[in-house]
Amino acid sequence: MLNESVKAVPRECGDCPIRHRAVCARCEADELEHLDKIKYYRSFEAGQTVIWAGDKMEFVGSVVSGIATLTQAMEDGRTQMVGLLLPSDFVGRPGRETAAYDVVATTDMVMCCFRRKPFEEMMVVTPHIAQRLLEMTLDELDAAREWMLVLGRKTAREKIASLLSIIARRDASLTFGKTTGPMVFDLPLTREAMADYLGLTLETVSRQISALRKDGVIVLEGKRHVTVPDFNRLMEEAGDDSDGGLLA
Amino acid sequence: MLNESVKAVPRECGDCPIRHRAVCARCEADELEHLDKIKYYRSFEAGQTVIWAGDKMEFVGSVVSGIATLTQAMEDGRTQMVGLLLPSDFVGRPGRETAAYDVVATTDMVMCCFRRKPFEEMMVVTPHIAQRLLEMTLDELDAAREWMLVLGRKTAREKIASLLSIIARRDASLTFGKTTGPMVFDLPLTREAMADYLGLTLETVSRQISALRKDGVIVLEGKRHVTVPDFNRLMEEAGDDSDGGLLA
DNA sequence: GACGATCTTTGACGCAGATCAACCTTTGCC
DNA sequence: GGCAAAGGTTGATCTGCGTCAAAGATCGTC
Repeated sequence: MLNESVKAVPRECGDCPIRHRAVCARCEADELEHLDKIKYYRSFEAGQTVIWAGDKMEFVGSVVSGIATLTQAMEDGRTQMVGLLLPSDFVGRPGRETAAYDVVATTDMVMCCFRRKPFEEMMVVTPHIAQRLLEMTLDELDAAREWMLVLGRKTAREKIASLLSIIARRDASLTFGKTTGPMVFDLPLTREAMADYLGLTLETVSRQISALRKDGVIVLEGKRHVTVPDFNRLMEEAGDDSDGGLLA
Repeated sequence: MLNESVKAVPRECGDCPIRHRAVCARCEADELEHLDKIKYYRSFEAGQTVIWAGDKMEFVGSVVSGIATLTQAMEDGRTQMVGLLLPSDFVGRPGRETAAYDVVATTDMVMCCFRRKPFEEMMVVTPHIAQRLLEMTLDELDAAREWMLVLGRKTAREKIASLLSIIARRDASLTFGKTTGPMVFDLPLTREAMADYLGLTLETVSRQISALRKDGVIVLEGKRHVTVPDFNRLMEEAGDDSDGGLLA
């Protein structure tokens, strides 16, 4: 079962699950055809490192399925996750030679890759790609700034609640519609990875999850399967106002 | 002296101090001429709020001189600075109706503003602007991620050292050349604003600055004027490797 | 079915940084 | 010159989270 995920790779952009959300979202048929010529798929197993910080970037690309993390490290070993890459998210920076962060697949993952040079050349003559990439980058910047508030000012309990609400919300946007009733999802991260995301230790993560469970904010089956009976309650615990979000 | 800064507003793009680093950096003469028609200058006094989060964004623009901050707030009053805007930095997000963050001038400041709609229209037909904005946004994203490491994993002392090294480095890039000898600059932020940037309290900021002074890492004249006798030492205190930086 | 590896939980303890409080310095205003 | 406001420093105390440690749960392998 090692290569379970490797077999089910899409071949046609038409079938692609991220066709309308990835960097290619705005492309016309002819542009897509051009992209199709320089693209190739790569599969990664859970735990596998996609790119090491400082390595030469031979390609950029989109996450098609699965989840990856962007992590920054200090020399003494402390690490901070700085991005969580979900299906349709873009990996790599056009114009940059070397990777700035470690990219690690936390689940089995499939990427749609483009060799960097041809992609950069295509970007110059294809405004639809550059426009979409700008839009995605601005969204990522907003997410990063939201996360700075979490890291800088929230308590451990609020941090956990914030992460859960983000995962829940995103999961809901994939399993789309269905805003009613309890939300149910699986945590795609280990306690350690959550700690890494939140600037905490894994022990604190574990304790706070236990506390939220004890207080009925979440229901756990096993260690990863989460049910949120009342999403507004979770939002309150996260320190976010339950009425309207920050962004449109 | 209230309006000291208001008088010295540039009028011509040719004289503009940020001409080659702002969002207009790549524009040709004719594009610049077009931009010139929709631009206007605004001055702000130190302490003045430029935009409130949630307000309608009538304009976008570039910081010409002075410094502004981007701040995010929770309902209970906790705040986190999420951006420090220096000359040439861009304010606002094309395509977004309302401001996501508070923007406050921390020094007297001049902005080169464009009404949002005409600017957005111009962006569509002027790849040079969109390209430059993408580049700038990617840089900001990198800076935000760097800051996530600071917020999530560094100690109070390391946080202060990190902020000082960032300010010192930036100041050096303006007072350009001159990599030798001690670095000298003025802190553009109050202790409170530094605390806000670093996810600390102002008391902790004050104590750590005192400690760095006592240990000879920095020399203070008054409360704002800083001399860094040995920049590598400061980098070590920041937890960054003194040899090469992370980014090219 | 015993064993090791990986992930997780829980407890005991200590410390970095928050909180609360007092006081100093500088600046502008009457 | 006196006074208030804003910014800054320093001390005493408290506490949330990190650190260290032990042990439980799950899973794959021999």
